[in-house]
Amino acid sequence: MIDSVMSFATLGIHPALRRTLDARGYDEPTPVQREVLAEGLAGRDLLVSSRTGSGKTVAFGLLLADTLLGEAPAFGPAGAPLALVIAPTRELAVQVQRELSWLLGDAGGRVLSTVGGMEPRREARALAAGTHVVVGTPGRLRDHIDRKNLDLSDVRALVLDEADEMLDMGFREELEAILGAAPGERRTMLFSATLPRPILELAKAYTHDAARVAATPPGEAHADIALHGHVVAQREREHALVNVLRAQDPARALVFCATREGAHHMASSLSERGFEAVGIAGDLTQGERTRALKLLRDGRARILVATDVAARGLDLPGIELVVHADIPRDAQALQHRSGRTGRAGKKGRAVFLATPAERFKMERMLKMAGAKAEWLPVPTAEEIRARDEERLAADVATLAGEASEEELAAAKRLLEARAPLTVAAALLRRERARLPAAEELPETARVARQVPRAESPVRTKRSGPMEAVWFRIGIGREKNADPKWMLPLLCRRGDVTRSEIGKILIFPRETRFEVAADAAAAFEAKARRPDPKMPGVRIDLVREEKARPVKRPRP
DNA sequence: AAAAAAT
Repeated sequence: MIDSVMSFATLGIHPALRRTLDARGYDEPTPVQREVLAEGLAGRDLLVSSRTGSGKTVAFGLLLADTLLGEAPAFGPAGAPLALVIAPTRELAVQVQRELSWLLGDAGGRVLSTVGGMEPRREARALAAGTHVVVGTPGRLRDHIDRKNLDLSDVRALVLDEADEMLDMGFREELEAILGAAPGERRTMLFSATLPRPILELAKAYTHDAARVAATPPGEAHADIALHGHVVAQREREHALVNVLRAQDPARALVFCATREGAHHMASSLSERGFEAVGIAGDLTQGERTRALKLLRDGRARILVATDVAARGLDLPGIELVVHADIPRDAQALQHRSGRTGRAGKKGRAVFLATPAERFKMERMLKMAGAKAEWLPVPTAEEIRARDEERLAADVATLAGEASEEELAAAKRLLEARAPLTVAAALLRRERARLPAAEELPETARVARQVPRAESPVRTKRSGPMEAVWFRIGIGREKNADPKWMLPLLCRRGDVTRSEIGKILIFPRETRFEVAADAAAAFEAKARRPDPKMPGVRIDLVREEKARPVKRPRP
């Protein structure tokens, strides 16, 4: 009974797709796949969140089939695309294209990708030959539209993969240009593991009467990922990473750095120490980027050191460990980066390295992500050497019985020339040289012992409804300032707490928000000051005429 | 404060 309820067969999936899924060994839909196909949602715009590695691509692939095929037995002749999928990185777009291609291929569906770094003319030829679905990155998609290689007038379904990232300021302009080229009458579907509240608000501008699907219960986003934190001294971050990698000894690992330069530096440094590591970041050529992923996928590299270019969506099989060598920039990045492991029901581990100053920021992010982490000391060189020795002793025990006549004879000759202790010590040294050396961490040991400072004093929260003043704010978009970031920034600069900010409305080009009336005057004066850290940024803050009482959000 | 995305 349960089986029939859970199977793809009862979800009303097209027979051709059901056969395809069956052949691929997909016998049960994941929760997100089941939920988006619920009857009440047919034809609706959707805002879908579901944990990393939970099968979102197949979920929207099924939705696309549903929307485009209807009752038809198969896809008709390929022409201008009927559906468009937009993703934030090239590698992800290519991965999604591959996955949709196998999913829709048996039903006659054609899926093309258009991404930066590929030959534009080849893509243009493919588009001219016709397709049913296009998957692309914003810049290249817009390029094809401008050059009339891509006609979106037949588009009936649109998917924003990693939707919160796509609605980020950095993509906004291109996204709007692309959406403007597609008919308003269409089904729009937003997918991500993370859909923070401001993004859900913003999404209203891009959807019509969208239904919200939250497929992962809060607190279960990291259910399959064991999280550990280490407090490290800033100058020993690299050494701490070495010890973590040596202690955990993952078959495959992903290491995240905050900057491109940092990622390249760390990758070459790890390689020099004898780790099989490669780096990937946005400043590499597309060929180099593809090659780095390939090295990891086919096992010639065991460690991929990356910027957040690899944080989202990529399905890299067999990643046992994710290390946040630099802490993520927000709770969303924490979830996406960690989510490169522990996929499709498998278990994974994630570790972050934080300086004492970063520790609190990290704890805030963990709380926001609904994740729990245990703080542990970084594995010491001594512990790693002890473990190496144990493993060597175990190897010696197993190998001893397997020695051949010839090997025994060679051993005898070695022992005739030198004392047994000297021989064993020399061989031990050689054995150790095969592995990257563990590092001493004197400063880390010192800072980890220090009593943590208290977080900046929290102002007492007031309760009950407040008198509030509305403000409207816009920031020159050429500065890439995101409304998501503006409020925390203004809180800091305007010296108000979050509890003094009431309702927040985010629109594509401006953000409106309320500030408690008694804090408003001081806020206005302080928030307008030019910021030496942000030279040239024009903060366009307007006080609205009407103040009105609002309910204060529950703490 | 920072990464990505067009040539």
